Order: sequence, then C-alpha cells, then structure tokens
Amino acid sequence: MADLGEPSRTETPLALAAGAGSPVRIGDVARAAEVSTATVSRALRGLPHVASATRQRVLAVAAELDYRPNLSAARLAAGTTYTIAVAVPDPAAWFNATMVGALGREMTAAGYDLLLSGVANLDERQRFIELNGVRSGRSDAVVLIDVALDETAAEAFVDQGGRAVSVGFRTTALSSVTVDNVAVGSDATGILVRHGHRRIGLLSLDSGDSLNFTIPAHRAQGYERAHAEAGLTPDPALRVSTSNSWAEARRAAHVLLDSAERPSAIFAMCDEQAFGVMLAARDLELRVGEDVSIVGVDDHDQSRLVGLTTVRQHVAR
Amino acid sequence: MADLGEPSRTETPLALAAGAGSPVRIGDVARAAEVSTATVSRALRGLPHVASATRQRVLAVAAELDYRPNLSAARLAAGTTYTIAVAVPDPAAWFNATMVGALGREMTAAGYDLLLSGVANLDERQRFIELNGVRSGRSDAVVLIDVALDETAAEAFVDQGGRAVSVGFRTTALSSVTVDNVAVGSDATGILVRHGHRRIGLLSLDSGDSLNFTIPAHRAQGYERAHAEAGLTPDPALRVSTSNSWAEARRAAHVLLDSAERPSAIFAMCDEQAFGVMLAARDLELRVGEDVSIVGVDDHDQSRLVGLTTVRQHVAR
DNA sequence: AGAGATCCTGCAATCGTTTGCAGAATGACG
DNA sequence: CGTCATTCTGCAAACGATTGCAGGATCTCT
Repeated sequence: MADLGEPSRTETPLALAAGAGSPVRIGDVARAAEVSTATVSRALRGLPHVASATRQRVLAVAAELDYRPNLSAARLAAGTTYTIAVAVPDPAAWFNATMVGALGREMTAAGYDLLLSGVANLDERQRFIELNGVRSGRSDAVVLIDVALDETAAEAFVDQGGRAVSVGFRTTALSSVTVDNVAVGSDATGILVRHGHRRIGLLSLDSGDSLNFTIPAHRAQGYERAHAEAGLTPDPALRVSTSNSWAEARRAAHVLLDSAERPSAIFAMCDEQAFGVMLAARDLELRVGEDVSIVGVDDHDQSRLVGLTTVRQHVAR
Repeated sequence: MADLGEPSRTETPLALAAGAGSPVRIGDVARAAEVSTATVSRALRGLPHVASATRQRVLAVAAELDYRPNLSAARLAAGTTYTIAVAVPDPAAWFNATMVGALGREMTAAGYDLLLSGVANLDERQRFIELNGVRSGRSDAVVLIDVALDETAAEAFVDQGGRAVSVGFRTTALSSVTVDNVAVGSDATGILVRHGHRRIGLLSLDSGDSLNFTIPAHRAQGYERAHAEAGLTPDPALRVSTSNSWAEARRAAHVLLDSAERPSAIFAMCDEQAFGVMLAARDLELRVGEDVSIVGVDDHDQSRLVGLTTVRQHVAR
C-alpha cells in the first residue's frame, strides 16, 4: 500500500472579470430588440401572448448578446427557487450516492437544481430543517434520504408550508418512498431457512448517530417473521449490531463465529457489513458458502464478485 | 437474489401553507425592534457599527418572530450567492461520492451551499458551464471533479470572470487539485516489478464518454516509466482498456488471461476494474496473489477484503 | 466650553427580474 | 364602416434584502 502523500495544488490567480465587461441585463436585450423588458421576459420563458415574430427577434438578440438572466433576481421576483434541497446522512454511502445521482438526473431534466447537504446527526438535521423551511427562499422542497423525522417535527414542517418527501423512512405527514423492509428482512432470512439453515446470525445496523432507526428494526422483524414461518425460534445470542463499517462488522462477526455454537449462516443488514463478515470468515479460514453462508442487502456490483447473495433494492426511480 | 418489485409510495397531500401566516420580513423585525431595516441587516450579520445593546435587542426580536431572511433577495442585493456548483461525471462512483461528501462538509462549515450536477458527457458539460458561468447568479464558483476542460474553454470561462477549481485534472487556467498520476501508475507498477513480475498487463480506463482522459494517460505513462526504470519493455499486447465497470473489465481480463503467454500480474487503473479482473481470474481458477497478482488504485474499503493491493489516494482534503 | 474624532443609526437608492393591469393594434362581423 | 372580441405590448409596482452616504449622539482633549 503506497501512500502518495499530500496531493499537489496549483494556485493559478483567478483573473477576476478580465474581459468581463458589464453583464448583460434584461434591459439591454429589451433595448436592442426594441421591446420592453416585460416582453423579453415573456418571450424568453416561452409564455403565451407574444407574437411569434417578436419572439424570434428577442431570442436572436438575446443569443447575440449572450444574455443570461440573473437567477437571484428571477427567483426573488417569482417567489420560487427551482431548487430542491436534499439531505443525506452520508453522501459517500453507496445507496445514498446512487439515490442522489438518480434524483439529480430527474431534476436536471425537469429544470431543477439539487442542493446537497450532509446531515449526519440531530444537530445538523435541525439546522437543515430550519434553513430549508418555509420561505427561506433557499429551496422549494426538501428530500430526506434515510433521514428520519418524528411525526411532530414533520407535521410542524408541513404546517408551516414546507414541502418534503422522505425516502427510506415512512411518516404519515410526508409523502414517502420506502421499501418494505420487513419483507426485505424476511426474504433474506427466508433464503437461508430454505437452504436448511437453522442457526442464523443477525448482524443488525446500529442506529447510533444515524437518523433512521426504522430500517434495521423492520429488517429485524422480517428476520423474526421468517423464523416464525418456518417454526423456528431465533437465538438472541446470535444477534449483534454494529455501524455500517466493514471493520466493526468484522469484529462483531468474530463474536458470532468464534463461539462453539456458531451460526451456519449470517444475515447482514447491508453489504458493507456483509463484507466485514466475509473478512472474519476468512480470518477463521471458514469457506463462505460452505462453512458459513452470508446474505446481505443492497446491490453493490462488487457483491456479485465475492459470491455474496444479496436482496436487491431498486434504487433509481 | 430476490427482487422486491416496485417500492411502495404514499402520496400524502401536502397541505400548502396551512398555518403559514404571512412570512416575516426584515421590515417586520425592524418595526418590532424600533430600528431601521439597515440596522437589522447589520445586526443579524454581525457587521460592525452596531451598538451591542441594539444588536441584542434585534437578535431577540428576530428570534421571537422566527425571522428567516429571504435568500434570493439577499443574494440579489449583495450580488453573491454563497453557493458553489459542483460537477461530477458519476455521482455514485466511490471516489466522486467521497469527494463530494468532503467538499460538502467543508462548505457547510463555511456557510456555503453545494449545488450538485451530474455531468456525464460533453453536452451536459457545456450546459453546466453555460449555466454556471459569470453572473448567472446561480453560483459563485464552480468545482469540476474529474471533468476535463480544454485550455481554451477554461480560459474563456475565467476571462469572463468565472471562478473554477478543478479536481483530478490539471489546467493552467484553473486552480487545480490533482494527484500525480504518473507517480500513481509508476508506484503501482513498481510494486509488481519489485515482486519479480516481468509480464505485467495494463487494464486502462477508457475515456469513452467520460470527460477526463489525462488520468488514464498519466497512469499509463507511470506504467511505462516503471518498466523503463527496471530495464523492461512492456508488451503492447498486454494492454487493454475498458470502462470502469467490473463486467467489462472482466471480459477484457479474459483476453489477457486466456492467452498462452498470459501476464503474471495486472495493473488495473481503478478498483472497479480490479474487481473485474478478480472475477476473470476466478473464472479461470487462477489464484489471486499466486497465479496472478493484481494491483488497483483508489481505496475502497472492500479492496482490502479480497486481498487487493491498492495505491491509496487521499480523498478528503 | 468648543473643536474634533468616533461611533451609531436611518434614508433611500439599488440589485435584475416578474407580472397585473390597461391601452393599442389588429381582425371579424353584421 | 362602426363595434366588439382578440391579440399583443408596455408601464410601473412589486419581490426583500444590502449598503453608501450623511447626519446626530456621544466622547475626548485642550
């Protein structure tokens, strides 16, 4: 593992407004096209009630002058921002990153901007909600990815006129897009049960500082349901929980696997954890899929590689 | 692999401005605190020349009224946006996501907003540059992550007063933060050479639709340099390139590994590709690290798991 | 006590759009 | 040819802050 040290940096002095000239305003276009600013505004935005000849002329002049409307002004006047604020606990986590990417594509297509905020703890969540609340003029709506909001907070937000959508967490006050995590847990565990496993470990996701505690809870419910349906009773000793880092998961898996009565399979709530479990298995020279089976959730490309069985979630859309 | 089907969606009607009341403006605060709006503005932003008693009063009143300044108005008046637009080819790719996350943290701390755009091809890049150019009022500056901009485009942007920083791509017109990719390539290859490998395959990153073609080129240069320093001449037949998908890389690796004179080691330009190579090796029942060595770049947590040697890049900061 | 410096505060202009309303121009129709 | 409906266009008032400038208090020093 070679370490490359500090990345190099070049500091090219940023020539401020070198050939900038004064920016073109809507008035300049109006004058050049011999119409009023009102007409320019309407023509440029494709509003009705503009003669098509006039519109052509305005468009031509605007292009000629390379006119760019000032967004702040437009937003102020129109009272809308065409921006959606997205909050996500850890932007680098695979699920979140994919979600944000997909959202971004949709929004760009619809002409909206995507304001991204990392919201890792309660304080930051609070700040985010306040900042992007009603009439902050910062955003038109808010999307919470994997960020839980209790009912009262959600209601307060909506009552004040905020618009919000929640992904991965269900709240009655908010529109939400969620996956049935009980089913996820049940499916995953069910796969193991059908393969004849009777002692199945559960590596649960630690809520910790995270803001969504329902996902792990629901998946755990599924884990139990699958057991119940097969007439089994899960052993509480086989249940541990960690954050979603592979390192911690590895340590936790050791606890399970080192024991004399080790489980023959482990259900890990996310792939990151599943990787950690694999590491632990390797440490103990257990063969994955033979000595111990592992099931994860999510759909990392890489999962396939190491022969992990995963329950897939649809992320884009 | 169980497929959970379409995620469920709840559509709670979003009560618009239920208890919203009319938003509090700066004038309301001014009136309540018995000062002018100018003073309120100064007090709230911590500007000097406000008596501390006055400031206290204003702050109290503002809090009392739950005043939130309208960002669009503030931006228009101040001529600044406190927003930085970030362009990234694929927001879900590990390196990019991590970078965006780190940037976001810094920016939030500094009171800036992060506007995220996916910029996957030349058209989108063009659109991004136009949209976020000078005085668009959309952003104060632009950060290009792994998005190449030719010198002329960069100069034009700067000449018009745009501010931009480039990450992962060096341009003389722009400030840039880059990693010395020749060194990366050379380090990675050097590791293999020192382990006694003489036939080293190179799995290069296909520029394709991507916007940064210098990284692969530089790493390839490093690959050659390392050979030269060891008095070796790389075999051109051992050089293939694919996109950064593990599936394609797997196919490409087959081309290398199926041959009678297969390389004893392969340098893959990114971890995603390295995973693909591992898959191919597994297909052929070659043991990684024994029958064939693999080196990748980046620093996925997962790399460690499968015993991949990687050259680490510092991503955050 | 008067002159000058220092510190606060408010007036009003400004930022660059959008949009309601009214008036002008054009066309249709009897 | 006069009405009336139908388009188009422009005037001017928002939108909600920021900030240069000048005036009024207060303080210091001789």
